[in-house]
Amino acid sequence: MNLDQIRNFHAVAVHRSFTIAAETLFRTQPAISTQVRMLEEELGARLFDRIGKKIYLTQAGDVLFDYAERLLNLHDEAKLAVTEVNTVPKGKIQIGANESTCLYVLPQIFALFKKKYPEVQISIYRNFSKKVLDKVRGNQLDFGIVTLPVPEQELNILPIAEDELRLITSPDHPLTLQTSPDLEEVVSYPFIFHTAGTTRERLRKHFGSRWDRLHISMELASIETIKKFVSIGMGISIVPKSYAEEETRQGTLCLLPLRNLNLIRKLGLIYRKNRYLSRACIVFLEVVEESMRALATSK
Amino acid sequence: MNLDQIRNFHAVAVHRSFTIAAETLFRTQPAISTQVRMLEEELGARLFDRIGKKIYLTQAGDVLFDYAERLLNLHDEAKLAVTEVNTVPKGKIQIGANESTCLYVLPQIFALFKKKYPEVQISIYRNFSKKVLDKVRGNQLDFGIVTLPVPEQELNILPIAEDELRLITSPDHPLTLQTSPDLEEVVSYPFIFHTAGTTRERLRKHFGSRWDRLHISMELASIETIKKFVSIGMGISIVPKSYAEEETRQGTLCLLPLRNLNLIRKLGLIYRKNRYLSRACIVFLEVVEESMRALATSK
DNA sequence: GATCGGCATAAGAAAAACTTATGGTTAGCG
DNA sequence: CGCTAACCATAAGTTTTTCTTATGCCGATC
Repeated sequence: MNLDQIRNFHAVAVHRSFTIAAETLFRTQPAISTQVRMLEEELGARLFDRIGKKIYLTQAGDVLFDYAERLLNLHDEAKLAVTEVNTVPKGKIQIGANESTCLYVLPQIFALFKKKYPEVQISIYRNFSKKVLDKVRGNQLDFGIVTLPVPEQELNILPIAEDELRLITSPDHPLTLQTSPDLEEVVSYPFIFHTAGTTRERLRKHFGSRWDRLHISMELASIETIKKFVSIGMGISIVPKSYAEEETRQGTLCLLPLRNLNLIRKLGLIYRKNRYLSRACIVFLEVVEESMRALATSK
Repeated sequence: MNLDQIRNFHAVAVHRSFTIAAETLFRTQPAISTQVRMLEEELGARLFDRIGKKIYLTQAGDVLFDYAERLLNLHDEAKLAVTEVNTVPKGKIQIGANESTCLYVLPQIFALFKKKYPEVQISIYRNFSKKVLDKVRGNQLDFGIVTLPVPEQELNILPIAEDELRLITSPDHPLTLQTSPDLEEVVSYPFIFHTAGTTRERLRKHFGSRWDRLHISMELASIETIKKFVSIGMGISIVPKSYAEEETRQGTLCLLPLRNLNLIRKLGLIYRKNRYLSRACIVFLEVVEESMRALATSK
């Protein structure tokens, strides 16, 4: 009993005729006869009374008729629903990103995206780049935004932002007297660092032997708190430039380039290769690229 | 997209493996692969992400999965429902009968039937034998109970009762002085007749030329009213014996055999030949035969 | 880096379903 | 009352579909 047989049966029942049913289904009459007979044999019940020229549904046929309509409708609905998945973007996109990205990068992109595709739900997984990377690899996330570089295997990488790392201090800090302090000078002041993360690891490498002389007064888990403590003079820190622009304008923080440190932090959007992209995912990529172009021209 | 493909897809989704799905469906793995691919092509959407060894449902696959479950369940239910129609008798039986049969024959049969098969609904169409016959021929009734004989073409006929036609009078009627009045004597008294029907036609033939001399004082549509009017002396009538036995016992009517009239009214159960009989219909026939045997032995 | 497990693909075989041809039955009509 | 047309069932043969077997490819695992 497959859908085709059910469709045949249904047509015969509706038209009360094998011949007409055959026409509507673009088959010959024997094809319909045989299929209906096979259905009857399988179910062990006659479905039609063939009395002379007239055809009547038996009790069993009557029961099946209702089910046939339900099955055919459900089938149509299923087909429609599945094909619609990839035409009108909807559903859910799962994106992983670290905290600072969530705060400074994603909002603009999401605003644009939501405006264009309000039916798509965005779910954000916030964690360090490394965790995000794992989840993208494990297919638990559709996209990840991580600090580059990243091992390329099995991943598509789309650079989306780069930011110079700069020193932040309180407005009245001694270092603000210089326009571009030296690494050597900097290490003598108490530092506030992120507890973990890619950027911290990179800085450690750049500081080299100076790292051991570094006085880390605090370790905090969030950029926002770091900035707060820096602004009240508890220490200095190094963060991506754009993360502190607002505060610099307001005068609560000071942003200084470091003379012999030219670290650029690059952010990239990553997603698995060979992965089937839903329409929602495809349009998300389009929006990301679009907002990058917008940013490039505005600069 | 037929049910088989949906079943394949569902199995793969459940086991997250083409190979295991193939085993559970007693197919080989390539068979499953091809079917799923064809489904994907038909729907224009990938259903699975094949990443390395792991398999994930895409968004479209996820949508289809729900529908697949509903479709498969509905299909199972349909199969069950149809096959059950003919195992546990239920549904409706439509029976046509004339008024007197409804009153004197059917109740006993129905009581027995309902006791055995409470799930079967009985619907009664009450009308003259001729109308009943037409409806049985036209397949609008499952069974008919009519006065025999009946043209046999296309019909199965099962005699179920026979009854002698007798004269009924009021208890104080002059005819009651005789044990078996003659037709000649009878015609001189006012008659009450049924408005129409097979029995009336047969009587007309038997009365022959006497019919014209007959004084019909009333024509009534129902046996019950006829009996009432006979009992209060408004006229005499001729009815099947068993229809007046109760009143005779109570002394409200007198039942007299007619000397030169030996009319037997036979009742028969009829149903179309070549007609598919539902289980309900089959067991109804059984019950009728059973109750006939019971009646035969009790006599 | 060799091997195993698992999916895709190709080719050939088996099964299913369709078409054409035909026969039987019924309803309609002269 | 017989003829004809309409309609369904069945048979035979062909086409289409869907299996299976064989094999290749790729990623995971040791």
